[in-house]
Amino acid sequence: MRNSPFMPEFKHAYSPFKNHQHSQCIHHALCSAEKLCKENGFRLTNVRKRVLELIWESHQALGAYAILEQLGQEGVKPAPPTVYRALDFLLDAGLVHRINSLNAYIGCNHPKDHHHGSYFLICQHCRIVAEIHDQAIDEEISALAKREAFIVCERALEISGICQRCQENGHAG
Amino acid sequence: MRNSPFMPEFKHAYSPFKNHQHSQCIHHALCSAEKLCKENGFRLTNVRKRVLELIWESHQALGAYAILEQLGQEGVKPAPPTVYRALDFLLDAGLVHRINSLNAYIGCNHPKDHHHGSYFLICQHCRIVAEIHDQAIDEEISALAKREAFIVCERALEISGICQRCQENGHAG
DNA sequence: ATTGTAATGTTATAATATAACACTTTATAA
DNA sequence: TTATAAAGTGTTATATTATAACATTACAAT
Ligand SMILES: [Zn+2]
Ligand SMILES: [Zn+2]
Ligand SMILES: [Zn+2]
Ligand SMILES: [Zn+2]
Repeated sequence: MRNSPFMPEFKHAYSPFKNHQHSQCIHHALCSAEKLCKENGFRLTNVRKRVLELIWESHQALGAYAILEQLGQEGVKPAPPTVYRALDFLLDAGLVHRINSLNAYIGCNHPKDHHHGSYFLICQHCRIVAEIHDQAIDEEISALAKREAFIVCERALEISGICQRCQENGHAG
Repeated sequence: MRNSPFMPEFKHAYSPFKNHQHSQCIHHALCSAEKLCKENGFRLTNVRKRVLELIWESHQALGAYAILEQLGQEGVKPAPPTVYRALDFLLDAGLVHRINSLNAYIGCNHPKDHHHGSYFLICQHCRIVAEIHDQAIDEEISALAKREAFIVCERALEISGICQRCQENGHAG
């Protein structure tokens, strides 16, 4: 599916640092979110869906209070708990990730198979966050945990630096 | 030095999950901090040293306001900026690390060679944090970054789970 | 002693997140 | 269909983490 010839637009959907059809990308994200919720009996209510849309509007991590501002500009501005509850739902459903080093949230590009960790490349200049899946790192982490007799529940790898596009635009390190 | 027969107590100083002579461990940490500061012309003032000592009193990550409380119990309680400035100094000097997923701080067990990343095993039960150095993970991260043409500035890998001792005490996941 | 710099004290406030309780909507099932 | 329970949302207040701004003090180097 991911590499299906019927969906060539999504070829780079998982590499936001490269050019991609973002309207397609966000549409795809929202559709698969709806699908996932329907399949699992999760209720993707209006607030939750709107928060997810706002998060997907760019590939930059979005803070809870930025989301609040956005919601405020399209009607009545809700109180913080509204946004945090929506975020909690989306996190639980695996539809968004929290970037701890930024106190901010990013859409998940694989809202299904959370078998192992996902890792993040964070551009310090343009603030775009790319979610990466890397089996080699998965395995090294597992090996490390095994050596230490440590049972792994969560992995959070946040790699900060400069993305290719920003390097090309002269923002190298 | 690290494996010197004259200091067998430090054999496990870098694995707080295993039993170790913690009085030796903390003493060693403070001594090498003093040494590092002297060598580099950093000023390890009273506040800074006391904050570092408090952080090293356990291998659990300590929050800034917990540090404030402790300082308050041994004299006049300072205001937050005092602690945050001490923490900034210690972070810059490489003497402590910030654990993003906990908003808390932990002593660095190798305050010198920050050539590559350090990674953290965080026990969700006892809250002890172990700093790990793993060349294989370093290399996989470098390989990943190279594939994505990403210039790495900082790496933060925080692995949460259950440590061996807590497993043995029946707190397994 | 003088002077510039680094460190600390102090007050106020920003930014992020949650507790507690009332109310409304939705689902379920007599 | 209406009663009922559960889930979701609104609202107010507050907790937690962190920083801005400016005054004062300690220190180092002339
Ligand atoms: Zn996109
Ligand atoms: Zn960039
Ligand atoms: Zn110790
Ligand atoms: Zn433990």
